[in-house]
Amino acid sequence: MLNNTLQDILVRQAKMRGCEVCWVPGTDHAGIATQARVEAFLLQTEEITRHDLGREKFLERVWQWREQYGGRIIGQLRRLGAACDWRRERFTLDPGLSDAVREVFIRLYEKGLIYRGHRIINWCPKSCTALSDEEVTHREEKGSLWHFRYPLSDQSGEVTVATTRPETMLGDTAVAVHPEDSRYRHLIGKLVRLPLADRLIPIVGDPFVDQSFGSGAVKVTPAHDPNDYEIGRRHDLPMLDVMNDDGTMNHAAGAEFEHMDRYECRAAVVETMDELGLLAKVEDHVHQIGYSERGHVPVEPRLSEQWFVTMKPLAEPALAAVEEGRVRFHPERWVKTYRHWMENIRDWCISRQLWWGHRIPAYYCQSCSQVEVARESPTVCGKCGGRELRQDEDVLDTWFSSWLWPFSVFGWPESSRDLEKFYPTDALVTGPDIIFFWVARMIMAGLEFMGEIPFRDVYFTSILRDEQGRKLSKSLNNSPDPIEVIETYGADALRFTIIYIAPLGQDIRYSNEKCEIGRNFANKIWNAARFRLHQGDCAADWQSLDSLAPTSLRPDDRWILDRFSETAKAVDQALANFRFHEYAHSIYEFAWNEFCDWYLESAKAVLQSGEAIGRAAVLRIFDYLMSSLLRLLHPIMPFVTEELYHALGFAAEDDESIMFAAWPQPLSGEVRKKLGINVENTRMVQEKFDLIRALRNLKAAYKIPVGRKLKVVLAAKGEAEADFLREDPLSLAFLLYASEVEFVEDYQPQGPTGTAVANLATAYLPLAEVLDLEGERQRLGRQEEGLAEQIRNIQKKLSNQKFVSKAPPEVVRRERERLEEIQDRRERIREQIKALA
RNA sequence: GGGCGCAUAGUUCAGUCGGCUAGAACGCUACCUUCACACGGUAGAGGUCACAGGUUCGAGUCCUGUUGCGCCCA
Repeated sequence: MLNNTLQDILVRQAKMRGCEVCWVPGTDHAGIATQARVEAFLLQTEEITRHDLGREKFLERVWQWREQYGGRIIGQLRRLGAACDWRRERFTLDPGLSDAVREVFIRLYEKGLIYRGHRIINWCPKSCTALSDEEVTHREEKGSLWHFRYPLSDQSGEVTVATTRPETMLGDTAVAVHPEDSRYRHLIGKLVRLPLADRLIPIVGDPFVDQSFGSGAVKVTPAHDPNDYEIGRRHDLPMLDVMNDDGTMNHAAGAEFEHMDRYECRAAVVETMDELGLLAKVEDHVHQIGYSERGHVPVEPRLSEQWFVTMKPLAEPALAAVEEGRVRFHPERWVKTYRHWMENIRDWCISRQLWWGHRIPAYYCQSCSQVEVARESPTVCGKCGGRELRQDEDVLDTWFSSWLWPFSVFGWPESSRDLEKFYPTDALVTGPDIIFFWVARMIMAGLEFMGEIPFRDVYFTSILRDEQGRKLSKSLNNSPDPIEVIETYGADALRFTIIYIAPLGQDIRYSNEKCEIGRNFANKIWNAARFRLHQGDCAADWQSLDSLAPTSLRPDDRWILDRFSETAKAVDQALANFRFHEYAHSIYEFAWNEFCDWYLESAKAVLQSGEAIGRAAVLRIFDYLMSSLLRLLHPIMPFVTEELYHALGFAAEDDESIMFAAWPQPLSGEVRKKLGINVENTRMVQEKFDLIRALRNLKAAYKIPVGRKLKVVLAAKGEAEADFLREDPLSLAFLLYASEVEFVEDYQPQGPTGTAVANLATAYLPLAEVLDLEGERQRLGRQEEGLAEQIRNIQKKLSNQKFVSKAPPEVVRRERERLEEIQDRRERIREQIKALA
């Protein structure tokens, strides 16, 4: 959901900026996972296996499954409001995409980059298929290290070997020691009698052996361990496979162990060895176990005939594209992960012993074992003329179709206008957990088959975790159902919340309750719009401020226009740099804390006054801002903004969508100048708000209900401040909740009076009945102490010669100004304290 | 073993180029059913920025090291 919301934000913003946008929705066929689910379903409901049905019938059932459940992800996308090109929906097993897969297989085969080989691969005994290295996840586990005694065949002694997988000893074809190990050197070339199997196997010397690990001698099982396989090749050892596809032991393991599960066999081997007195010792041992990502069982390294892609030639240009910045990663640090993988890349095992997927376009001649790789099923063997050819039973890794996505969805290998127009694409948004599976491979495929990068920018999303920080996963059952969340909180709330809480490149802790953030925000916007609706029809010239008379603007109007302009700027920058949470925070801050909390309240004063000219100007500005706010918000909250855009009368026609309304721009320098919008005004208004807050605080300190209207007396700091405050007495009185505001130059309190000292002015609140003199003295005393400490800090800085000479003049000046302001405020507080004495 | 990242309020997290009197949301306290909104308003409390050094006029921010946690790769 996070991923899709991010994409939708990019898409909707681009549309509003007038770009032609194409977002192809789609899904992959998830080979292992889907097949496994259907198999489990069949077993549960009909107690049959896929073999009972046969390949064709089984595939029919998977397609039925796909019809039924394949739409779920797309359905969620729609509920979320994603602005996809729905007519372009693609699926990796669509005919066109399957053509692309076949074409790519053949091209790579003809280029010599795809080969069939006998290698150690990762075998998943649950799904009964080979896996790529990437589909194995390592987990640290407590296990044991068993030390076994292997007797020398000449009965002159024994060799102790250590292993974490005792069951594999049944497939041992050698014992290896380091050639320079003085403990064992003399044994090289001798034979040991392998217990249980009763076979003679040689002791070989190989520098790979780590003398310090275990006993320094290792058992060698070339068919069940990648390192042993290498040793086996170097010493020309037999490769003895002792397991079946499902992880049980086979005939080669010996009659005693055949049919046992590998773990059952492990226990049996240990027990028997112990009985024979050949178990030297058992140590606790912590080691990494490779698990099948889908099957959730330990993988078995196993010698097997599989298809591979030679990756090095593909990786080199793909690495360069990222290193040279032709493809940019956000956040950039993922480049390091990418580089490390690319530099250590290994061949990709692409064949899967499944039925659900793209069948490998390789055909074997039944008479001469010739392999034909072809687009169409060949009828005649090219070598011997034999007419009986059988297609490879296996299918390809799902990622072997996904890596073609950026161009296969546009019809490649056929050329098309779409392909020309939309390739290369602009942005990919995805999770960092599939950087190798998908991102890296798409870059390789793009460069190899299109001769161009597939996308310019890659944004890696945060990884969602639950409140305990655990990754969301199906097995933990801690993934919230998006539809349920949308029904409870609304799609806009979910979208906004998830972006609001997702920091750049960090994981996020999600819980459904957090959606209250987005829900409350949507509610706030909704109510601001409701307020506006009570004020009558939409202003005539809401779209532009060009013809607005500068004299009709109050300082608060200029202030909010400046804040809006800055927000529009910040939003643009945030989105241009893929800083999505900054986008959400900027707009939230503007809408809630500036527009609703201050501007709307300030506008009320004018709107309630019933003064026609003032009302018209305020409504026009209000509508300008409200419509702009809705548009800025639209990419993240499409539903509520669309609704309100129409309700408020901003859409000229019923079928005109806000999605195509113009993206708001910051105010131009010209307009700012004409309307008197500048930093000085903005600063003054903000100081006015400080003054208002100080007065409200005073009321709160005396437990006077804010709503209770009292007379307020203001003594401005100077002439300019007084003029400024007098410019808009209406909203000033309103925001102060004052019955009357009296301006004075100097105020001699008559009777008990509360005092609020701010930069712009000192506010006096005559408190005939409530004032506690001592309490007021103490309150002001505490404030004075706070200011005094600030003054000490600044003075310390300013009296430091080095600071004054080395810090930028701008910074020094600011410190001096601040010092003056604070000193002035302290002075006025002191006077009050004196007056109260 | 190698790499990447994180450590800031009770909790979850922002903090860009070193200028900070360290912010937000949730939670907490007091007051308020005021005419857009209690999914709300007003005001407030709350911090040894993990630790130890260093660079600098100035460090949450940069450098080195330590501790703890997470992820990736072997």
